[in-house]
Amino acid sequence: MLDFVILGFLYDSRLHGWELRTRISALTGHVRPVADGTLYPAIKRLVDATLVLKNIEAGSIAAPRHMLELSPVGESRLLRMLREPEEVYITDENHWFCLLAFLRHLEDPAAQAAVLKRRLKFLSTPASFFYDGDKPLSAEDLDDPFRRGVLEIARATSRTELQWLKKTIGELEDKGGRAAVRN
Amino acid sequence: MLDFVILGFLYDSRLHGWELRTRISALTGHVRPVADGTLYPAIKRLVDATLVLKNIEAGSIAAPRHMLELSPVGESRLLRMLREPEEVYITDENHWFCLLAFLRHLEDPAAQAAVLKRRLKFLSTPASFFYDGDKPLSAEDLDDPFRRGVLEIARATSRTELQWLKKTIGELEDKGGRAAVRN
DNA sequence: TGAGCATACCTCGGCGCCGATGTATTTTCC
DNA sequence: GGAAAATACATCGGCGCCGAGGTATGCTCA
Repeated sequence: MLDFVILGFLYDSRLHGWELRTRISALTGHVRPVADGTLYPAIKRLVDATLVLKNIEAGSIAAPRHMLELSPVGESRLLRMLREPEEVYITDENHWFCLLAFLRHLEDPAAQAAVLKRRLKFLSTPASFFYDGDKPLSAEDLDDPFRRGVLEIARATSRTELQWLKKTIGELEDKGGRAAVRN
Repeated sequence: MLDFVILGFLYDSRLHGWELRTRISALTGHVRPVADGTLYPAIKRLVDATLVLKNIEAGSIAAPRHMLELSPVGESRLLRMLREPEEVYITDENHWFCLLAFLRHLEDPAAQAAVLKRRLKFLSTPASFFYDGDKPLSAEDLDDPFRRGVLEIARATSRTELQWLKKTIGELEDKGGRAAVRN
């Protein structure tokens, strides 16, 4: 996921590692902080893979800064990851939020809508956290107040998100439709 | 997290690895499936650390099953992890839901309430996913519909969970109070 | 009877994450 | 003028995760 987020931020603007660290911390850091020892090797991998270009500039505040920039290869990689995200980006909320944070970089409204539809489909398939054999248990079936909480919270989130998904997919399809008419 | 979940399920009943796998898949599998190559080494580590006891029984359906059982050491480890969970169990929703799934094993309502209060405090400190410099951006500040979605959904979840937390903490404190009066 | 499937367990290599540690520069403040 | 803090980058060892592959058992059904 780190790779994806780095590419996402670099799509917007050239950044040095430290600034990248700040932005990633803002996006995912309250959940799980990013360690230096994770970020710099990740950058190095991306540079070695020529997805990211690096050139050194004099530091304005402290040590010389290594400015990072998305290469054309990196750009197309990012766009592919946005257009055809791996399953975990659809199912895991942390991944999903990162995906949403950069989905605007996909210019085509239809492609954006397609991604939202995958999430919609995932959220629509009934699933519980707890089962009695094969039977999914709902909040009412449980004595445990904490497990009931899990289900209540998950259900509320799911409801909100489904609403948002349907609304936004609608808007995107309107936009796509109008664009098609214009052509 | 896997270690924690294994201990949690074994607190309830003796299980063999396969059954454990089924339950873990139900709890966290729709988000991120558990691979065999992750589960069995994890069990092995726990057995080596004498947190879990293993003894082989004839398989009722297929191959001989390795029945797993929580040792007294494993039990106290689990209870400590519940009573004083690491920060990531408070901040990351996936971890937090796992914690909630087993929080009932902590018998003391005051200790349960203390854990919920940590989550309450975390959710109460304002945080955004996106910043303009130091200023956290709210949904209204954003043009990007997807980023706005992230904030809307996160906010709705947060609201629901805060309500549930307050309600449940109240109930636990009532219970604790009545128990204290009885003594 | 034997092919195929579900059950059940295990190992290994590759790779990524993380904490600890190190280095260097510049700003701040006493 | 010097200590401390913030900025900025990097490496390394340990360890956990994961996919791929392997072994074995027992049930089902043709």
